[in-house]
Amino acid sequence: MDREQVAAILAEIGTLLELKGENAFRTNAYHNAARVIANLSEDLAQVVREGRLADIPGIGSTLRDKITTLVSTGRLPYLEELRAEIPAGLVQMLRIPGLGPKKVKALYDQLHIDTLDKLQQACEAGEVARLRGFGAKTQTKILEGIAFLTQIGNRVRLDQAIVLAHGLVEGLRGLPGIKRLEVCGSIRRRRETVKDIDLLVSADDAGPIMERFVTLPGVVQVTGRGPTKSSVVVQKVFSSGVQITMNADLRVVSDEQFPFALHYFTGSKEHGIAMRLRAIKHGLKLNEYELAGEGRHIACKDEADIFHALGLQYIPPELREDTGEMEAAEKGTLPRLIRGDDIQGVFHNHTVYSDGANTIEEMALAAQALGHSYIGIGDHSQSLTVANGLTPERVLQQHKEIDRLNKKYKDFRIFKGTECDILEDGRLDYDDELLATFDYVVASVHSHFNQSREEMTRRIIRAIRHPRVTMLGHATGRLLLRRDGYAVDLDAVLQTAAETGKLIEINADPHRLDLDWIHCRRARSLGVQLVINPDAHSTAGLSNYLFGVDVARRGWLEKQHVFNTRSAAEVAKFFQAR
DNA sequence: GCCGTTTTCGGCCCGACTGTTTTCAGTCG
Repeated sequence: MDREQVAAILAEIGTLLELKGENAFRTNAYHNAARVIANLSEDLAQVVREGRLADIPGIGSTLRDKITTLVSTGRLPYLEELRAEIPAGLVQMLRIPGLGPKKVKALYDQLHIDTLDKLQQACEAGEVARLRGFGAKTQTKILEGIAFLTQIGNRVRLDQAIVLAHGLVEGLRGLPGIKRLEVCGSIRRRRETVKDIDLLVSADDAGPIMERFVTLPGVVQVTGRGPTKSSVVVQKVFSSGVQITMNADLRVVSDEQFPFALHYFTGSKEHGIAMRLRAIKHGLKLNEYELAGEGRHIACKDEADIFHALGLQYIPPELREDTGEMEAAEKGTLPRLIRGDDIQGVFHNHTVYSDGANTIEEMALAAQALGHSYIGIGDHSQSLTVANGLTPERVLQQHKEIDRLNKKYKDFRIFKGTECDILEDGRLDYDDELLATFDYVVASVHSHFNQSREEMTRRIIRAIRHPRVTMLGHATGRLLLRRDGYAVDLDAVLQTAAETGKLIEINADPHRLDLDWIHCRRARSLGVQLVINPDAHSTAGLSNYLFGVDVARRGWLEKQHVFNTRSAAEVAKFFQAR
């Protein structure tokens, strides 16, 4: 049983215990442990083997034993007892906005409600409103919540959330009285998926800003309205026809409070808790309005001042997950994170030769417009017929065109690449002779996703070990919120990459973002070089490389950890040496 | 359930908003 599975089970235990009415600190210990395990940047099985579990902060002797049982046997009797005791429908009911463990337990204990269907019937019959602590409004909100459940409260891809957030920002910007305006929350931390939109404004008078906010275009429901905080539901239909529905919160504070509120609402929650604990150790109190102690009030003009006042380096939002950033900031050893303008060019891009929308020349010109000094073309290989993969003859034709364009554009370099399929058994889709004609080879899995973990791992490692392979494309094949990655021992893949000096791609397509940030940190610690590729299928898609930079930053990567921060000459030299 | 240069017991981050109350519990982030 791997890291994610163990984390999911610990979180499930925490939730089941909440529904039992357990002590909140005990349930929180499980949720905290789930997070710690999910964010572990080393191999869980190895930590268990070496008896180091209890060294991890948040894991004590009880959780050590339970995790050890899970990892070694794949089962946990304690969980099975809890599942037998708590109906699964109660967990579903928790997803309704406004319903927490206490209310769900009350519904179960008093009305024997243990499914969403029964809950809906009881609301419609007016039984829920008669319970102590409930009322007519709560009953109505529950019915609305059930109706909205399929659309609201689900996570949304970062690129889509950004569009909705910017719509709200544009609607507010320019209102008189707004001093500072910022998108906070997981969008600011650049998580790959986002649950809701958090906006923060500083102004002397919140009234008119709140009024505008709840009537902005796209707002379909107002779910909260107070003097400093309002909540709405926003909806947008994308040109693809996809309709996205999200919650959005706006907080309005004074300009003096803005830095504290910005830090607070950027989160993560766990990072915020760690910061408040640190403030307490300094004899201070930190909340969303101030950093203060007895008789003193520490003025901060921006977030950096807050960190410095607590003896810390400035921690960029992407690192605020309580996964070691506090300790590093105290020691002054935070990474100098890679930036978007460090990227000099990208590989793994498609053209009209396979399934792209633009020509090689159009892609090259678009890359130049982004300030890049080179581009790599990596169209699909022959067996991927659905994507118009290139036959050997068409490869040679494409190479001639690239040679011609390289003569035409003197200060820009086009590299000849391929996104070559990794076949079922780990062989490559072109013979060695043809592979030798490319400057570089991206090897990717596009078929037989259902292989066993062992087969898939063996298959990918065999491909990485092929001398002509330069980098591994989209390491797990996941599609965010749609398809899990295939089963593969990523740690073994990363170790092979480290051993053979091969590159691992951070696929910057916002549908994929694969490798994820946790494995980026793992790759970094193993000394593996990463490469950020947009997997562009059009000129517009090229700029997606910035989403990959976000992942790299969340993965603590610096410029030197990412291959395509190198110049065209350095890249050419690397390719020739392989 | 975790944790400890005050503690092996008794703490454990903090505030806004809602709905139900008549002073507050529950939920949320």
